[in-house]
Amino acid sequence: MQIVMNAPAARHFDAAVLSRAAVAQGRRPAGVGSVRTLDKDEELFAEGDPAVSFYRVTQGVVRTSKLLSDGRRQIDAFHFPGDVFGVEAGAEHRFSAEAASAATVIAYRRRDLDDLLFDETFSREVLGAMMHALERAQRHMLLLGRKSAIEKIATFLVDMAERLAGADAVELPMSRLDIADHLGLTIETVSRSLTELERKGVIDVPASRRTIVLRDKAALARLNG
Amino acid sequence: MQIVMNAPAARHFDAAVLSRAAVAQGRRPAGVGSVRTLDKDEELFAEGDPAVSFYRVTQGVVRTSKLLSDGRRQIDAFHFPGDVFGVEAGAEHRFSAEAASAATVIAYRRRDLDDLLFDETFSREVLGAMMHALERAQRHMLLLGRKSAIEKIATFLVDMAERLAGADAVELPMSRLDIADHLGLTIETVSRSLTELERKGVIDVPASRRTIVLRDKAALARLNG
DNA sequence: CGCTTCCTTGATTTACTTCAAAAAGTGTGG
DNA sequence: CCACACTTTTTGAAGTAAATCAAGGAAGCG
Repeated sequence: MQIVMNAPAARHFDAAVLSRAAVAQGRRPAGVGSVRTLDKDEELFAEGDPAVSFYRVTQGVVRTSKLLSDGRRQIDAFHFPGDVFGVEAGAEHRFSAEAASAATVIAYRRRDLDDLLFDETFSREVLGAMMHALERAQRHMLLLGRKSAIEKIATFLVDMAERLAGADAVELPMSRLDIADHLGLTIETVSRSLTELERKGVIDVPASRRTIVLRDKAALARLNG
Repeated sequence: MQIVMNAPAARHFDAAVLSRAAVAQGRRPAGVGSVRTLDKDEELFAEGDPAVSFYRVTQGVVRTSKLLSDGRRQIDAFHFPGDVFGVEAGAEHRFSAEAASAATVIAYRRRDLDDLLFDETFSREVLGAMMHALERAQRHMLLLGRKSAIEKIATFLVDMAERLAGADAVELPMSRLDIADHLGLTIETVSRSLTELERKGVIDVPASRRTIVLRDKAALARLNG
């Protein structure tokens, strides 16, 4: 993988490496980066790897997670096109990152914390990404610590609907296992909760089981706890 | 409460408002701030309040938390002397802050995200605090989502021992209810887990019940999951 | 198609909660 | 300093949400 240094002298950017999503949103990356394509479940980096780069998703979904010694997993976030992840204060990545679906990312060479602070070229977007990650983490702690299974699923669906900008149908790009490991549940409970919401008429889960039709968003919002 | 603006022209700092702890640790604040003393359970700010200031603890412990509509609470973090909290990207605080014990904080006037990015006077310490908060939040999600009650308590005790720098006895400054709401448990389960750890000989809980003696740190670490 | 993977459903178990009460600790005023 | 009231913590018994164990069905794929 080739990493292009984002030297101050090279503060233009190469349109070729920009995602359509980023362009569409009027965003620019923190510098010039290298494209990396990932198959489903392919690992981008592991917990403890040296944090050489940070990343922006351009296609597909990337999950970041932590493992317990016996294999229990917590997915702290799913990253969609436009999202920046993998920014670290220290020398190492504190979680692993894998493609939750086939995905493409752009890698940007990381800078030191000192550079981040005093280098004007450091994009507000990266700091924004960090604050956004913190905000989401704090909301997610409330979910993990205090919500019931149904409330977790309802919150998750509303969240996905917002992020995927789907009118009233969400095409979930990740497996039930990924959802379970994100919400602190088992796949069985995820499945049963979805069935229960369907029985109540709040959602509809057609054949493929990957698409969720949000029948009653108000009811879903009420179930958020 | 008086807030002193941290204008670039006033980049000295007033020793009078520095905590002994901060001085002892060779730290300096991000600027000049105003001291605020809090009684136990006194509120510093509520979720949704305009984020006028951010804070540094100088004495005691401050808890930051979020509530669900029916009152269920998740304490996302306890802040000890030296810790900075309440830094926000947006206009509002996203959680409330109260004193978990009698406490003193210094309030610093917040800046806008843009200022944070391009103002050289923005302390690396504040960015450091943010990254630290994110790191802790990510570890805490793993705890909330995937650890058992005993593992949660063991992790919490090891954590407190590190942060309070107590050799092998931790004087817990917060109530069982606070601990429960931090770990996603009930007070009864917290109490039972402590009793269980005591029965196993891993800890000792003398009379006052606020001090925990860590008898077997290795065993505790093993119980972290 | 047939094979594999993913998802759902059912039966049972269990970790944790809830409800209830006792015990211990802390504070206050006489 | 003690008695009384209040708060916090512990302990016990019963209930329950979600996990685990175990098949069965569907969907996707070569």
